[in-house]
Formats: sequence, C-alpha cells, structure tokens
Amino acid sequence: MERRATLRDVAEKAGVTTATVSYILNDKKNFPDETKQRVMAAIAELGYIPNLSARTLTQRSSKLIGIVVPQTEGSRLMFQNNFYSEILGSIEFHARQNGYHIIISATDANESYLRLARERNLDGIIVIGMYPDEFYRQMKESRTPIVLVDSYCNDHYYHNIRIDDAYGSYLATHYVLSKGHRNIAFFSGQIKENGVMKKRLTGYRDALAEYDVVFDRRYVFEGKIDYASGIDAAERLLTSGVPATAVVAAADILAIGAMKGFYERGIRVPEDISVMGFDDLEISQYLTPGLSTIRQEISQKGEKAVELLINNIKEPNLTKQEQILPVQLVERGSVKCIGG
Amino acid sequence: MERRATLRDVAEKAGVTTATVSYILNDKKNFPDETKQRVMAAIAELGYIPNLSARTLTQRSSKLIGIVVPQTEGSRLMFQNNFYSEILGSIEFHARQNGYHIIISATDANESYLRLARERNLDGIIVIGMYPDEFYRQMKESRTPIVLVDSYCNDHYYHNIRIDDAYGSYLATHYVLSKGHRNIAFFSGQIKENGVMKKRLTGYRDALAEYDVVFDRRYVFEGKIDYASGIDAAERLLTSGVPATAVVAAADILAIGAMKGFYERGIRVPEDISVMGFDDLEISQYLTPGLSTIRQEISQKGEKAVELLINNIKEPNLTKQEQILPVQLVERGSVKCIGG
DNA sequence: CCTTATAAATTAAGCGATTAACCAATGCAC
DNA sequence: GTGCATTGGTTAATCGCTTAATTTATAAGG
Repeated sequence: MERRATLRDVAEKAGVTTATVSYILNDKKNFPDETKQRVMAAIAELGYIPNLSARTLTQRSSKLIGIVVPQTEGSRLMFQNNFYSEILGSIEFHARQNGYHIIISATDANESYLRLARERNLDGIIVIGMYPDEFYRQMKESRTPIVLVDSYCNDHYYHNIRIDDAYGSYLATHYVLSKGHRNIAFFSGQIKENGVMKKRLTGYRDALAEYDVVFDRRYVFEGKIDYASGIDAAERLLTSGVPATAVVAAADILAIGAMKGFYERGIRVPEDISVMGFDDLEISQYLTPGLSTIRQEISQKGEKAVELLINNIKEPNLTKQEQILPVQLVERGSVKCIGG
Repeated sequence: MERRATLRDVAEKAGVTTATVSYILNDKKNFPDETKQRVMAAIAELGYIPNLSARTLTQRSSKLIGIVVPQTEGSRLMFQNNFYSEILGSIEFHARQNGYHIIISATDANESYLRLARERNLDGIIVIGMYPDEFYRQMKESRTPIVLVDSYCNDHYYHNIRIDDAYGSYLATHYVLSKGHRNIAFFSGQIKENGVMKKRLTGYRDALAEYDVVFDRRYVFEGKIDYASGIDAAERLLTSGVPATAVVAAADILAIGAMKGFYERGIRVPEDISVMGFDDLEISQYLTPGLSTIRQEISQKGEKAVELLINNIKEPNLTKQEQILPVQLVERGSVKCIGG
C-alpha cells in the first residue's frame, strides 16, 4: 500500500525544495517557466493532490462554509421542507464556483455549532431562518463572517439577506382583495417567535387597511409551518364559523396543506374558497389548481448570500450589509374572482 | 485579538505537557483523577476546542463523509428533487449522531470528486444515484469506503443499499391491474441509462404477464425525471391515441406532473384516468387526490447507508454488502376501480 | 572593479495536534 | 539491598504544507 504523494515527493521528483513547489502551486513568486513546467510535470506524474488539512493548519482558512438550517423539531428531516432544499442547492453551487465546500449541520444545540465553526476552522457561516436570541449572541463569539438569510435579527454584527416580507404579503393580500374578497383568513406559523411571520402579518394588515377592511384576530390561524399544519388550519377555519371566502397563507407549504384540507371536507378551491400562497415552491405550479403565490427568487437568495459571505471573508472589515431581494406576484388558478 | 487556545495553552495552565492533555482528551492512558480534573478545568476555563485540521493531519481521519448527489443537468438545484432532499436529511442526521459531518458536493466532473475525497481526507463517501461506468472505475482509486445508494453498479468494490425496484413496480402494476385496468401506460426516465428505471420497467412487465396482458412498447413513455417531464408524458399519451385507462409512473415526481398534465387537458384523475406513483414523497399525500404509490422508507435508506459506511470505516476489510430495503403499497385516491 | 539590484531558489521555523519511546519515582517481593 | 513492575508523566519526532528570512548567482550601473 504505497503512500499518497506529498509535496515533498513532488519536490524531489522535480529536483527542487518543497518551498519552491508550494510557491509555484500557489502562484506566489515568479519562477521561470522551465521550473514551473518541471514541477507541474512531477505533480501530474505523481497524481499529487494537496492535503487541505495541512494547508488549513498553516493558513487558518479551510475553504469551508458552514450552513445552519433549522432542525424541524424532533424530526430528522430538516431538508424535507422544500424551501430549504432549494436554497441549499443554490448555496452549494455558488460556493463551489468560488472554491469553497459546504458543510451542513442541523445542530440545534447552539454551543455545538460554535464548536463546529472552530474545530473545522470554517471560513464563514450562512444561517438560514430564525433562531432564539441566545443563538445570535453566541454565534458572534465565533468571530467568523456570518450571513443571515431570512432573519430579522438586527444585531449589527451580521449581514442580512432577505426579501421584503411585509410587501410580499401586502401584494398577496392586495391581489385577493382586488378579486373582490373581503373576508380573508390568514394562515401562518407562530407569529410571536418568527420575525418573518410577523412581517407577513403586517403586510396582510396593511392591505386590508387599504381596502378599509377591519382586521379581525379570529381570521388569523397560527400553527407550525408544514403541510399538516395547513390541513389543520383549514379544518379549524371550517369549524370556526368564520365566513372567509379566501385565505392568504404565509407560506406555500401551508397553502398546499390548506388546499388538501379543504378538498377533504368537500370544499373546492377556488370555487368555494380561494387560496393564496407565498414562496413559490417548485411544486406549486404543478398542483391542481396551480397555486397563486408570491414568488421569491430562492436561488438568488443563495447566490447573494454566498457572494456577500465571500466578500466578507476576503475583506474582514466589510461593513455590514442588508440586501432585500425582490418579490413578485404570480397568478395561477387558486384565487377566484367574486362579487361585482 | 487574542489567539484561540491551543493544546499547549491548556497544558501550561494545567501544569503538564501537551502529551498529557492529549492522552487525557482521548482517554488513552490512565491518569489519576486529580490530574484529569486539573486538565479538564483548564480546558473549560480557556474554552479550548480542538483543531480538527491538526488532528486530521496526524491521524489521517477527518470525521468527514462526502455525499455525491447527481447534479440535475445544467441546473444548479440538485436539491430540488425531493427524493434527494429527504435522503440527505437522513444521512446528515445519522452521520452527526456518530460524530461525523457531511460535506455535500454536486460535482459532476468525476476527477474532481476523487480530488475532494483526497484533499479533504474524507473517511468515506455515500454515492446517491446512478453514474456513468467511468465514474465508478475512478472512484475506486480513492481507496475510501464507499456506499452506493440506489445504484445498480455491480462492481464488487462497493457496498449497496437499495430497494427492490422490480418488486415495487410489480406491486404497483399488480395493484392497478387488480383494479380492473388492462391498458396501462408506463411513465419513466431513460430506461437505457438508468438501472433503477430498467428494474421498474421489469416489474411492470412481470405484473402484466401475470395478468396475461401483452406488453406493448407504445405504452411506455420515457423522458427525464422531473415534474415537467411528467406533464409532457401525459400530453404525449393523450395525443398518441393509446387507449390507456391508467398510468404507472416510475416516480412520484412523474406521477405528479402527469396528474397536472391530465387536468390541464380536462382529463380528471382518477375519474377519467388512474395514476400510480413510486417513492411516496412527502408531498404525495397532500395532493388532491392523494397519490397512490409505492412507499419506500427514504430516511431508512439514509440511516442504513451511514451505518454501513461507518462500519466499513471502522473495519476496512468489511466484506461488501448489499442491503435491500422493503417497499410497501400505499393506497390513496388516484387509482379508480373500473370494469366488472 | 566594486556596489547594488534582481532573480531563483533554499533554509528552517512554524501551524496544532498525536504518539512511540523513554524516564523517574515509588512500591513490593525476596 | 537488589531487581522488577507499575504509576505518572515527559521528550521529541511527525503529519503535510506555508512563508519570512536568507543565500547564491547573475546582471546592471557607475
């Protein structure tokens, strides 16, 4: 079992020292072409591949980016939620384009994430979603560039990438109102704990106000953010006696669950009730009826997050930034026109 | 900007040498409790966290597992396909339970994956899906434990985890036949290039044979494996003039697309045509109608893959194994009973 | 011819762990 | 008192790569 080739082997074969090989490999000093070629030939011949652990040790940079995703409570399947899947894909792609690899860990114990950052010498971290305040306080200690995606933590230590949730939700609700609906339910995650949900509720209220519809708490149905909770909310709505003709869901995944819940109870979408989503998951366009929703460029979010993070890695004193990405209404078949 | 604490710092603070600290940390020699406590106290006080790059360098083990997922052609969003998302989540969870982190890379150039394995000193690799023969030939060179998931590569170098695709497809088709259908279309990915699809076609044919239905190539609609191809297949079926009363799809994602395609053309599921899926994605139960399908325990696949891989890491001479996980019919509303 | 600058490469000290080999002190048997 | 284990550590080399400092040779300038 022969050893893997090391820098030293390359150096010997090329008749130079390891320093020379290292400089040439990292393009750091100007060596004559002849020498470069000799070294390159040796590398090729030996099939030499650098050992990044060794490099990390001297350079304190691992070319590794950590991704924090929420661990769906109790569940091991944090990737199940499509929203996270899509953004992860985008992050992986762009990170790789820039010579970084990603390490994903759904650790929910805060300390252990900090630990990961240190023990693996992560160059940066992208945090997706909202976490308890304590988390943000701890993560600062890692002294690592960090970009928050979809978070409303306003600690100035962090960069932020998000969409204008309030506006998106306003757009959604406004659209439904424009279709003649006045009794509009709002399905969402826990509003108190989730800044995104809070903003989306705000947008909903703003649109209502614009149409002089008084906001009514009984039209708001909170729960978790998954399909099952969408079904559940639909059932709660139906048994509540609230005379809604439409629902604005704060997430496609809720809207999809709701559609299922309504159908199970014999209520048709959009004939009997209209449903509006938010996110535009890939699946949304393939439902029947297609889900009208607010589109956010999920993959763009990933791209921007990586871009910003890498800028910060290269320029540690980069001033903290906040980027708000655009949203857009997409009309499909789940919202019906009613009334005059 | 004070340095991070190193082993040496801990050693000094505890009044011992680095060797002692290292031994204690790794529980390798028996030291008196008094010493252990002194060292532990120093570690706690300094907030010491070991540097895994350094450890990797000496031990040649990174506690890192690489995951290879197919890169959806041209697309950056390999995670979009739910099937991969779910299995990734499961792998991440179980890897973490065992003290490993995962590194995900959708690299499709083969050489670069081999490179990743070496430069990061990966302890093992889990490969999901099918790849060109060349890929398998190259990966062997990494000399790393590798577990193949859902692959029909029968190179004896690799472990294999999969389901009995032929049987699952047989079950699906048999079920549809038992509901009275005799003209059953088959929607699938490229059969030539994809072992899984090949097996699923086999199961379809076996079931037909059991019911004395002659296999007819015109009933087979191949394409890519995504929603859009499902729609496309549905349209092709409708314009082909083939009088199918049901379709067995080789993947839920195709079935879902097909349902959409049918509805768009005014063909109702299951009233006008029945649709049977395969995989049981999370979304499948939330469709209307719910998609009848073949359930495979995706998360179990991930768990088994990790388990097997780690066994192989610990026991490099472990004999190569093949594990076939069970499948199960799940009846929902997308297949209707017809005829007598 | 001497000085100085430049080019080409080397030397050697780390980076932060691990670990085989070694050592000193103590206890115990005979 | 001598020999031999055992206990409780230490020494120092090593993993593979990077890089500041240095050396040597060559060229250019005056």
